Amino acid sequence: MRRAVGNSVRRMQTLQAAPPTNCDQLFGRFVADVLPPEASQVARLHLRELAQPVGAVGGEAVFSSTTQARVVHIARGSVRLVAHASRQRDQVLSFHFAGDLVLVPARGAHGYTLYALGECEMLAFAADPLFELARKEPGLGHALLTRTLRALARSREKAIALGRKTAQERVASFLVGMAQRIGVPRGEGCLLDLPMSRRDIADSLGLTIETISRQLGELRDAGLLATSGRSQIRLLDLPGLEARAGHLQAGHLTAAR
Amino acid sequence: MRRAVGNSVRRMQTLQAAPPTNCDQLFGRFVADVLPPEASQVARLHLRELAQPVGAVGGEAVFSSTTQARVVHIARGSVRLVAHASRQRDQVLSFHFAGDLVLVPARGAHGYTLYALGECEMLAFAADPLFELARKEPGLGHALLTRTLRALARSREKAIALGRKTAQERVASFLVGMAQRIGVPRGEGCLLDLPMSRRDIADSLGLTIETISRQLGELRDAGLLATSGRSQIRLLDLPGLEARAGHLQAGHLTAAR
DNA sequence: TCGTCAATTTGACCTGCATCAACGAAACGC
DNA sequence: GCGTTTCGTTGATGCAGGTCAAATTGACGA
Repeated sequence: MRRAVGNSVRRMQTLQAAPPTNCDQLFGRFVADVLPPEASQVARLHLRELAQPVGAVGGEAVFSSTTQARVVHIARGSVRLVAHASRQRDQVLSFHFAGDLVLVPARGAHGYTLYALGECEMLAFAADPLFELARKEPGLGHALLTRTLRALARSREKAIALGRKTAQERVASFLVGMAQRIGVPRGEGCLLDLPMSRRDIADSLGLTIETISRQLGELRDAGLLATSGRSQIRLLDLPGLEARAGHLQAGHLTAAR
Repeated sequence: MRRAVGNSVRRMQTLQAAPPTNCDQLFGRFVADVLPPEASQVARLHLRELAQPVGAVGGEAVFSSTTQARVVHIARGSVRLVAHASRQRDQVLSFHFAGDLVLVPARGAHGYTLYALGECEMLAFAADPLFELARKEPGLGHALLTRTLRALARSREKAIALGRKTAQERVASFLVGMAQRIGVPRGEGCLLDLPMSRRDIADSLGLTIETISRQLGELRDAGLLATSGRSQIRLLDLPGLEARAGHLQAGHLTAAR
């Protein structure tokens, strides 16, 4: 119930028909990002027809799952994909940043919503016609397959963390993963400016905001990171974090003795 | 450490160069299962060269992740894909049955192993040349994309369960999911013959074997299922299980009031 | 600069599931 | 059919992380 309040505060208006600011620009970015150069002109035109520009401000629900799945290209900003379990328990399935492609599934056993983290510009496609087009256009198909494989790999990593890692390992894994995706190398370590709140992190790691806060505190006390403000974290010792992330070190075959 | 013992008992020999029993038959089944009829003959021949027949007996490690990913088609039997976190904590990422396609990822932050559950016949491909071939052969690409999307959907469902569900909800979800995949309708309910052990279920749901046992006991006491022997479970009340699975019922928008 | 309010941190306590420890029951070889 | 072994069940106990309840901090508008 507390969470429902939190969500309403984040302005839940579904503003899907956002003013198409610069549709051509968005489409150009999508093509440059996703489509291989050898793609046919007819595919480009077809894609152009399917594309739907979307804008959103911070906290806003961009898409909720319906009977049809959607594929969304993030041109600017970042988003979180959330699954709704019953009784107000949300699970963040993934975070995505500029250049990423997100699949918002159709509603099934659970509902899904894509939320903006901060101001966003996106290009959305209905999934079915997009996949149908990919069937005729190998370059597009390959791009979609590659992106989907990456999403699968991330989802599996998440399953490992949620199923078999301690709170500290989850937080350390999260930080290492974010460092790879949006970290800015800075001296020894790396500077992170997290676009998501503690609640988002908690819902992503299957923990509570209190636990996130305590674990960050422990890592700070251990000298592995420094925080400043609510969103800035400086990672001081990436190898140290990696060691606390419960990752495989060296060869695991040797571990089997 | 206990788990390491369990694994060694399951005969850990990696018998990747299994005697090719009936390679043509395996390949035929793969083609019928995965490849659309319009696929070109040259693609078929190329695929045939890439294909590697594999057999395995119960508990055996079929593939362990190396620097290259593999795609495995299950012709007969069933398998589990396991990720190894540090310190003997295994997470079962997925179960697969005859007709399924499994991606065994390259080793990254974690190691992965595909284990046979009972006797198996499979056809394996190195992932990179397979994806490269898919780039030229849209039918194959589309088939791989479809399968990968299904794997992603299942992986996300698992993340929801692991992140935000109670032990009972996880077990109920598991049973409902297995009923859909390998259940045999029988009168009111459904008959399940589970090829995996309690440990496999526990490692899949992020729980312990004791908790699995207790939850199955509760569901039995509640009249939702009946067990006989170690692997047979009769689901007596699928809607009742669904209700305990923490799934979305009716519309979730109404729940937002 | 100050006031307001949501986000975060911190502390005290509690609980669901893990852990530890027997015990019972299938499967399997002989 | 019988012993052996592994798998599964049941019970007692402990703890990581959840829940509840205040502080405290930071962001932001006036």
